Amino acid sequence: MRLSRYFLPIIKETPSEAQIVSHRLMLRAGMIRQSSSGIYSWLPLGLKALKKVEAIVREEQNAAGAIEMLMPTIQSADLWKESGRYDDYGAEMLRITDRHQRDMLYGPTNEELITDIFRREVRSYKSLPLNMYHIQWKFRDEIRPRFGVMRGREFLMKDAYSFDVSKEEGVKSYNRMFVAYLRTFARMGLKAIPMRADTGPIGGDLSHEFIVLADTGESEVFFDKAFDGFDPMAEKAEFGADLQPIVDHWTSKYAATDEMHDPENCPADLNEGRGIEVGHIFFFGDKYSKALGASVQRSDGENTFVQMGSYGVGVSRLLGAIIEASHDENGIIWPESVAPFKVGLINMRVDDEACSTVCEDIYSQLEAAGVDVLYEDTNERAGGKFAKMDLIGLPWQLVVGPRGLKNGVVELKNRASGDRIEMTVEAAVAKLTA
RNA sequence: CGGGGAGUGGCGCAGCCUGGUAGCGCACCUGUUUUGGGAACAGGGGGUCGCAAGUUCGAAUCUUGUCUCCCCGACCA
Repeated sequence: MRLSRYFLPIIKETPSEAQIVSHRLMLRAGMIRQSSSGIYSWLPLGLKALKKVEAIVREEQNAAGAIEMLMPTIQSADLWKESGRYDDYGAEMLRITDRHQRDMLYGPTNEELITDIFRREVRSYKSLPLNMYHIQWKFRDEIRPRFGVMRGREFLMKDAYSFDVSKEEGVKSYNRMFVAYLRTFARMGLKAIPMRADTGPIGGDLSHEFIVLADTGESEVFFDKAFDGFDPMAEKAEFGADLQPIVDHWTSKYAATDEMHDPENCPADLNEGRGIEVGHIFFFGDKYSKALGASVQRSDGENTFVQMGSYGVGVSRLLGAIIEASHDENGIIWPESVAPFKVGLINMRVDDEACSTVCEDIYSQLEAAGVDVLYEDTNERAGGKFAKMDLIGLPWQLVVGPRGLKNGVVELKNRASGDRIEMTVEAAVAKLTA
C-alpha cells in the first residue's frame, strides 16, 4: 500500500477525551474514530489489525474443532422471553421495536439463538460433540463506556457454543476451548492467565476468565509467581487427546481476580497486578437447553437435555489489550502476528530519482513476495515520516535515502528493539521475505 | 443513575465575569526556499460560537430549557 493513496489520519496532539494509552494511540494512529459514546468506526489501519487478530482467533477455533457460522445482530425478543433472560438482562440490552411493534433486540450474546438452532435440527447423540462459533458484533448498553474499544458498547466478539451428551463430554469440550485460548492469546504476543471466575448472569459452575496483565487493567488480580515460567506454546496441543493434564497444569496454581480473591485462603507469596479480561469461558450444563427444550436421544434410548458451554473472546477489546501490553513513548509496538503491515518502507527523498527508483523496486519485490508493506512515498520531511512510523508501530522500518544509497546501503530498523542495521538492498529484501 | 466538567473552523484552546457582530496554535490550499528525527517565509480558504426559546437597539457572552460528549462511582467481553 502506498501511503500517498492510503487513508491514515494521524493526530499529533494527545486527544483530550482519551484517558488510557491504547485509546490515545488508536486515535492518534488513525485506527479508530468515535462515532458516538462507546461506538467506533474502524479506519483502514485499525481494521487491518482487527482482521489479523480475528484470523488468529479463527485459526485456533478451527484447530480445536469448532465450526464457524454466523448469527444475526438483531434478534427477536421471543427466544429471550422463553429463556427468561429478557427480564433478567436489564437495561444493558438494547431493545428495539420494529414497524409492526414486534419486540426486537440488538444481541448482547447468542445462547438463545444457537440453542434454538440446535433444538430444531439435532435429535441424536450421534451428532455430538458439536461446537459452533461465530465472530459477530454485539451490543451491550454499558452504563458508562470508556477506554475506547476496551469497553465500548458495540464490540466484536467471538463466541462459541459447545453441545455434549454428558457432563463428562462437556468438560472435554471445555478443555479444548481452554487450550485453544491459551494458544490464541500467546500467538498475539500476550501473556494471558486463566483465572477462576464468577459466572455472572450466564450461570454455571465451571468458568475461567483469561486475563492479560496490564497496568491499566480494569480489575485487580492475584496470581502465583509460577505463572512467570508458564509457556502455552511449549505444550503441544493435540486436540484429539486428553487435555485435562494441560488444564490441570494451568489451574493448579492460584490465580484470581479481586472479586474471587480470598486473602484467607491463598499462597502467601503472590504476584499482584492489574489485568484486562480478554476471554471468558463457561460450562453451564443444561441451563439453556432445559429452558429452551434442547435435548437429544442417548444410545440407551433415553432423552437428555444437552450439556452446553459458551466461550467468548473480546476480539475488538484485544486490540486495546495488545497495545496496552506493547507500546512505548513514541507509539504502538505491534507484535508481528497482528501488525497491520509487516514493514514500513520509508522513502527519505521522493524527489530524488535514484532513491525513488530503489524504493519502487523494493516495494514491488516485497509485494510480489506477499509481504504486507506500507510504502511511505509522501513528500513529508524525514522527521515526520519517522515519527509517524514509530507511532503506527509496524515491526520493521526500511529506510531508503540518498545518503545511504551513496554507499549502497539501506537501513533496517526494528521497532521493538530500536536496533538499526545498515545492509544492502538485497540483504534487506531477503531478510523481510524470509 | 448519583456527583463533577465541557460543547467556539478538522484538532487543541482563548474570548464569556464586565453584551457591540470572533481570535490564537496546529492542520489544510498556493508560491518560494528547504529536506536523515514532527522546517522557514509570504499569501489564502474555512466557524449563523451544540440546539431551542427568552431578555436586549444589539447575545459566543445574560436567563431558561434541551441534546451531546468527557471524568469519578455502582455494572460488564
